[in-house]
Amino acid sequence: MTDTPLKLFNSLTRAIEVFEPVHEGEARVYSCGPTVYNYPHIGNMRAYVFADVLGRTLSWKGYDLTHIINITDVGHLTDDADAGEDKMEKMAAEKAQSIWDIAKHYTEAYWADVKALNIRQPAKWSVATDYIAEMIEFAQGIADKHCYELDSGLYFDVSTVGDYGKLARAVTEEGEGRIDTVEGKRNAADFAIWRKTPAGETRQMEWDSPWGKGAPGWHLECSVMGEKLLGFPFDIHTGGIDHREIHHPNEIAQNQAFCGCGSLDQATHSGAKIWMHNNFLVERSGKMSKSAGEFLRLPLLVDKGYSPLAYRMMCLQAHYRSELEFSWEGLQAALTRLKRIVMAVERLKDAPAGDPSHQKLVAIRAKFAEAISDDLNTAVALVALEEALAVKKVDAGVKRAVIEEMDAVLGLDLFGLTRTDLRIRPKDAQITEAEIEAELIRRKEARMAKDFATSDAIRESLGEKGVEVMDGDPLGWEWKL
RNA sequence: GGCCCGAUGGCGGAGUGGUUACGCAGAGGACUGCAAAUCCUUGCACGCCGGUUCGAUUCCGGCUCGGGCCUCCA
Repeated sequence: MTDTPLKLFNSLTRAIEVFEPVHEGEARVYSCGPTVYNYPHIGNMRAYVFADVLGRTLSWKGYDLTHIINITDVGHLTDDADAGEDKMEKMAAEKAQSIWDIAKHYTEAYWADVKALNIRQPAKWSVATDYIAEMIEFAQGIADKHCYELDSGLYFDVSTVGDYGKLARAVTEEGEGRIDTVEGKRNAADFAIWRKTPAGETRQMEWDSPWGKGAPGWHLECSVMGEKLLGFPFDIHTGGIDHREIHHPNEIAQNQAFCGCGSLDQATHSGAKIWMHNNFLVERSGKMSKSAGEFLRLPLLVDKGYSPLAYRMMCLQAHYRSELEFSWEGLQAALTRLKRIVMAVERLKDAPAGDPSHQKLVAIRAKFAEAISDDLNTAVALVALEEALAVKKVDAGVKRAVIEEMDAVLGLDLFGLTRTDLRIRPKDAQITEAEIEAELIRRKEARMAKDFATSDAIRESLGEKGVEVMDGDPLGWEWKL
């Protein structure tokens, strides 16, 4: 089942490539994580569902996976790449809280979402501020050949490395000049390696460095943590598609400088062999936004009654490189699909796992393996899973083994989830569950007595309160969405 | 202004040079006192105009529309 070679789309070459590990039998993956200055919205979480499926796939293929996800708690600016406020500092000022408390609070909110989505824990969550000394060391190593100092900080000269911007496929040398550039920069695309704290100011987060008190530029942390924790070159670097244009090209430039490679003739000179980017979750009303309207956070979906795994299902139904449209109808469709799968899986739970290599399932398992191996085509893999569930006249234990194998990759927690877990639980319900149960007992008595007028009246009255009575379902009743 | 991407049935969303995606919704059936839930069956598509080809939803060009990035962003 796992013999099919794993093919992945490399953004750097814009081509599908066969995955060949740098270190025999190992897979080392670095994923750009969140900046913890605010809650993650569901669009943000798509990136981690994607990285999780990638990691699960590598494990399923038998590689010993080392996955790193970073937590950015310093260094991102609000506006201009070099002169704006620090996002973290800004939020701290608004909330009148310590910047460290802000980071802790939002990191924990992010981790809660990670857990709810059944995203596996990485080998390490690397926190940017734990690597300041290493960042300074890294910067010192490349400063002479590749950097120059201005009043505002230490800048990277992008003309000192070959193929700058190859990943972005866009040389941003010209542009319209819509952004005020920092005076003295040699190239428009030059970026800060170290941002000096302006004279007379004090920041909550600042460190001493050879270039004065200040904070690291926002690209530095990923180069440093990737190198320290995984070693150059490592196998795969992931991130949202937005990183493909600025953050990752800059990270690559730093990595080239670090390893002394002039050009990107070999992908390994970029620090990672393969660069992968997930596309956005979009909303037809506009872009997924943290400022406008309803802030689509995972807990909001839960409050409306949706299981977080329904969101994961929604992500899995689309290819990670395609934009995915978010809508409540779409989420409901995913929930219904997941519910039907879970109900079918519940019928397999009592059977001890059998041998998955049953001939009736060979073709379906091959279909699954090919789909996943084809640049993580989870949409088709999901169909294979449903087909496996629908196969007739096969021992439940065999099916169980096959489904477990598939779910190890998809991560829907099919054997942990129950029909009850997927019960819609709206926060704004008009009636308590105990009251519903009491009404249902009354209705049952009426039905026993063949008093259908009463029993139907009870059903109708519950219906008005948003409760659907389902006699043939193990749940007995359900909230209506 | 520059760079890039997309356009598939009611909605979401795969994929392919010449038979099917699939899911949700809809329709029909089974079950049910009746419903619902569940199960079975099923209708519905490939933006527009050219070109290449025996044949194009799939390849090429143009057009229209939509989106992204160029400033922090998954």
